Amino acid sequence: MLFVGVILPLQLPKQLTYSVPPSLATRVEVGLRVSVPLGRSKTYTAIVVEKSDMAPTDGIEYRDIIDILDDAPIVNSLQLKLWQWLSEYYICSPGDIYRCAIPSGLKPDTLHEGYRPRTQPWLRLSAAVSGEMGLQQALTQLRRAPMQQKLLTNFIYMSTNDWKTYSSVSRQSLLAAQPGSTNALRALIDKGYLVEEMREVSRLEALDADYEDLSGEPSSSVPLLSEDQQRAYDKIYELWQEQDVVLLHGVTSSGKTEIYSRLIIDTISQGGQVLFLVPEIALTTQLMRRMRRVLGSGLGIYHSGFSDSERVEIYRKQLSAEPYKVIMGARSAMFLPFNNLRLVIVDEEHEQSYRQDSPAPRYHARNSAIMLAHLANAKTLLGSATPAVETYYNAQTGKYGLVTLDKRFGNVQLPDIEIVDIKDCRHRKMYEGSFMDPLTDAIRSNISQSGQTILFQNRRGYSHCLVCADCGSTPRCPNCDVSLTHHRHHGHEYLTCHYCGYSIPVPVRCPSCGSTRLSTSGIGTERIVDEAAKLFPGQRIARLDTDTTQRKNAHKQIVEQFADHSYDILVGTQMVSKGLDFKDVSLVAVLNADSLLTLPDFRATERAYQLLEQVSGRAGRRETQGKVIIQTYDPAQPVMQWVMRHDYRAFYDAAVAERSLLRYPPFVRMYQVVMRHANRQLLENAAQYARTLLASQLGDSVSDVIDPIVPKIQNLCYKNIIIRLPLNAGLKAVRASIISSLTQMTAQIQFHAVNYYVVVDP
DNA sequence: AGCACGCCGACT
DNA sequence: GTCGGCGTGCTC
Repeated sequence: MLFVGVILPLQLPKQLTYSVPPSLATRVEVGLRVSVPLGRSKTYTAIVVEKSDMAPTDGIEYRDIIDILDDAPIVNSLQLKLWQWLSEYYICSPGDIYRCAIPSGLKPDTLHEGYRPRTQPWLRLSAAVSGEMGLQQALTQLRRAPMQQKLLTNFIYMSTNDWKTYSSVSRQSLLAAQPGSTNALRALIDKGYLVEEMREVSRLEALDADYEDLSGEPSSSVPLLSEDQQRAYDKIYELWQEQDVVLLHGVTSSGKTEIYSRLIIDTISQGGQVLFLVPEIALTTQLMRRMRRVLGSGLGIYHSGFSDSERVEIYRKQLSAEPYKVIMGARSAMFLPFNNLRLVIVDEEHEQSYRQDSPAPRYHARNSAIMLAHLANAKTLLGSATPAVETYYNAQTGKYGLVTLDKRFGNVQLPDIEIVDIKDCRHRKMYEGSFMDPLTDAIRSNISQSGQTILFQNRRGYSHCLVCADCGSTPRCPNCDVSLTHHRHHGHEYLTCHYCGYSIPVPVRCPSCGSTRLSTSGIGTERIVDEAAKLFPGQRIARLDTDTTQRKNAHKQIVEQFADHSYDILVGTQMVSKGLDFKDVSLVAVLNADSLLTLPDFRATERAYQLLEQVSGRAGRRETQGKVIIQTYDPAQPVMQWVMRHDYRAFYDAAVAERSLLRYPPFVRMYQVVMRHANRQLLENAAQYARTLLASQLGDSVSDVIDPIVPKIQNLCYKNIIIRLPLNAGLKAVRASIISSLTQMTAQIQFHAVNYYVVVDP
């Protein structure tokens, strides 16, 4: 009897074993999908990860697999190795990885149907008229129906190929060739000249068309490199001799893309495949079009904006005899199958969006991609203008190679950065709302030169919250431990919880003391739009934040409209800082830089520096020198100085000194244990209990029980425990200690219902 | 993830 | 007396 170990798309602690009926035994193979029964009435699509002739000796009555769904494996050994590593390293079940890695269309179950190919009506000549005589006759018969005659002629024209045979033509293309001929077509079908039949069609061509480069520039095969770029390119290969991972630290506009293109072309010309990861694909259409121009149809694009069926087709293409040579995509693209992966590029490697916070698997795509490349024996290139501290540290200590590009391509000038002291301006009454006079003047002068302006405000909504002037209280969410954010939308005002979506109209009286003296506190993007509209009448203002981009394509639309100058001013959150390249933006302003530094997070300074540096990169990327204005209450803050001088090194040195002193990554290995339960006291007790267990095994690496910034979300209370271990601590042992402590906690009857998860490298 | 089993409130 | 609320346990 044959047995298989399979992974199910469920959070099961381990794989399950099934028996294979003799009828299926010859076909079963690791990497194939099988459908298996589970429980009373469910069937799931599972992946075979193990095959054995030996019956397990544990006396369990194993159930048969129901069917085998593939002729060939859909998960290769490279992927399985990566899955294994991921589930061990990130402390999650193999089922979590499987669920995330494989498009759901490939895992049908009792409730969800599998992938369905798209079908479209196609037309062919009926058998009766396919001969030459028959055709002549048909056209003669149609002489009194000129529309039909013309349509049939068109059909013949479109379907004729070299051998005087007639292939099929899609209904869509035939009707496109002769608009308004729907009725004529109906008649031709009814009269039996044409036969309509459904055909399976690929969804990929339509997808590719979205990224076609419409600039009309001729496709240049190999981009020419400047002297500096050439030097960097040569150095990358030199370092790859010794090291698997190289960091390309290149300032904004230094031309990293051209280097990427060259490396990609080199790799595919040797028959290798490339994985090119980018942070948020919605924000990088410009980059994708450039790549498409260079790589043509060899480039596959993969991201969350695609439907599941589209993803299935890309996945299937990767399994076919002609996979894409290059896959460019967001973090999930690293789960696609590759048969000859030689190069992994992670662009903007410092970006937060490479991290998946929830649901499980909670993983970092940059680090996972490095592991993928390692398992495939491929090389990795990380690129950034503002590398993550961890990455740069690895480059400094020799774990990674380092290549620096510090000249801007084509002598694009760095923007002029001005730091504006909010306190001083307010003191001297030189301000209007959130706009200090120097900013207002700069915007006015920019307007007079028809330049575009980007205003960055790191908070959405109208104001942060409502405050009662009498009792000082603030309306809070009943489900979450946060104050409600004040929004103003099309005239009505309401208070919303950004965590659970709870929403109420703005109260007239303070809910706690009944006072009518309610004021607002803290400023969001909506209010900035209002203020800007008053200060700069006649200017067209757009807003880019999570509220305005919820609709599909809304983001793309706003960005494109701003790019073609349908707006003069763009107000937005983080979103405006990423990957956009607007040629007419000559002024970028950060309305309140201090809000970036207030988070109690060891990465706050790093994020603030990266964000300000990236924001500055948005200004004047072409001929003219751009201007950046940063408003702050504290101009003396080191971050402001680093940004002003574009001094990454000074930032890095300070960050490393601080992290070394306070024991943060890259000097320790960090784990965050998150525990949650509805009852705060019970949770507190459970967390204390777990902490004691953890500390007994891991000593003073274990923090106290910590309240997170938002201690309650959707009626669940949260507690954290942070573990910071020396880098040489054995991974396996640490993992085992954490799991055993938490299992032991859950084994206590009163803590049984306490839910937990572990975030590795938070 | 389901879908069972199991122990306490408002109904015939 | 039960019907059913959803809390928690197991699924090869």
